[in-house]
Amino acid sequence: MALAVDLVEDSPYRFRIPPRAPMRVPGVVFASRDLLADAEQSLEQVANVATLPGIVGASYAMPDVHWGYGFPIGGVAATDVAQGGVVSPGGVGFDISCGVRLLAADADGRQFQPALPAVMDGLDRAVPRGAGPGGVWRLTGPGQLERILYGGSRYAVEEGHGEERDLIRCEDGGAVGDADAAQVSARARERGLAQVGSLGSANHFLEVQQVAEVYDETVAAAFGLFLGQVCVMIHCGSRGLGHQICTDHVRAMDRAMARYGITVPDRQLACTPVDSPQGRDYLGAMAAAANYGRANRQLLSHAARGVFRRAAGTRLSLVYDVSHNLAKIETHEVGGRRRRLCVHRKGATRAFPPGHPELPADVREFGQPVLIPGTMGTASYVLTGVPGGDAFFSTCHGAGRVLSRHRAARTVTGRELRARLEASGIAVRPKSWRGLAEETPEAYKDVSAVVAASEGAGLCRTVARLVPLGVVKG
DNA sequence: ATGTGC
Repeated sequence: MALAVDLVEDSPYRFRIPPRAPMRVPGVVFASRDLLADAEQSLEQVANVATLPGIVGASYAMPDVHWGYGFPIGGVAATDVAQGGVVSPGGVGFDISCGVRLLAADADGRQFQPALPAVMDGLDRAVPRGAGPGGVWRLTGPGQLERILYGGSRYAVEEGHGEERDLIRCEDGGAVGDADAAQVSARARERGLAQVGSLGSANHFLEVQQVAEVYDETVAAAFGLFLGQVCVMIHCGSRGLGHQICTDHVRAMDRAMARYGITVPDRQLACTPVDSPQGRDYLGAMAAAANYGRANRQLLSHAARGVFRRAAGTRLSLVYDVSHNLAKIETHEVGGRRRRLCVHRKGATRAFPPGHPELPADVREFGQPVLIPGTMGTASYVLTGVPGGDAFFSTCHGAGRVLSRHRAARTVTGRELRARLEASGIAVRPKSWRGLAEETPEAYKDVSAVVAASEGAGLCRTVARLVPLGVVKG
């Protein structure tokens, strides 16, 4: 049953949904009026999330909010573990640990341009993508998958697929420590086995980009970025493995929920207390998928490095790797007290402020790098976290879809879109024409407006804008 | 997002 939603503008870029039973906290939506056009369904989802047991602060929505499974995409919700706070797989999403990695080349666009076609052809061959099986790693046995589930990109680097800096500049040092592979079903393992080091499809991509604008030179330099520089951005997740884990644990929680006296306004919000067998099982499986997602991005980085070295004589250094679909146990101050919270970020990026102890030492004083993938014809952004801590140090994650895949594919054919992009100087290596058409830039909100609203709401600060030179897609 | 459906 959906709740009717009132929206009160508290300040520019900040709207509030007053709590009405059974909401336990208000909804807080960071956006402009323009960005909220047609957002009614997702605002109902923000209100639904506010009913969850143990939720603290507010049910938050980022400026790229749109409708999702149970929780809106662009949603942030934290629950107090000691107060019966719940964890919900719908608050993470099907693509557990979907995230973005940015690598910076030791070359600028002018030097690099002659090598671009050969690099794109090399990436076309080296990057497994599209639906179904295929990955850069052919696993030697189930033991190796187990090591990925525990070791994440740390394991990939140990096996020679990366360098030490890759771990320093990756969220959680390349692996989360609380994975429990025993909670990853046989079916999830089977799906994951043949997809290690693959991009997937839909909005996932690998792009060669160029830094088109720098808004803060000091912070950009600390992150390893300069104007004109060539970069590689990778956006992908945990493929069929994460999807199956979500499916399995939603079912388990749906069955167990009544035992804890929990009722939710939407069955897709299935949840149990963090401190329950089902809650712990899900968080263990989710952490294993998080590690799989990092290993996935690490292996694709290594494949891209090989191509850049051979075709352009260029090195790639990791700027940062951050997930935007994850729940984390974090300590935050709420109502004057430090509390242990389960922070769900679904289509929302963690954005730790300057000085946060979990940040790598060489960027700590500048805040956490936040990576925002845009759409093919437009731009992507690098942001940084700011002091303040609203929404538990979180910000937006991307442009946000406005046209359905079906409607998008009716506006343009894949071949037309490639011709248009190539004419504007962007090389395109699609696997599927249909998949390319579904990702036409018109299908998305203006990523610049999303970033401006996020900064205007005090969630982050803009560091650099990147534009695509070449796109590799499923 | 996804062996694009339960």
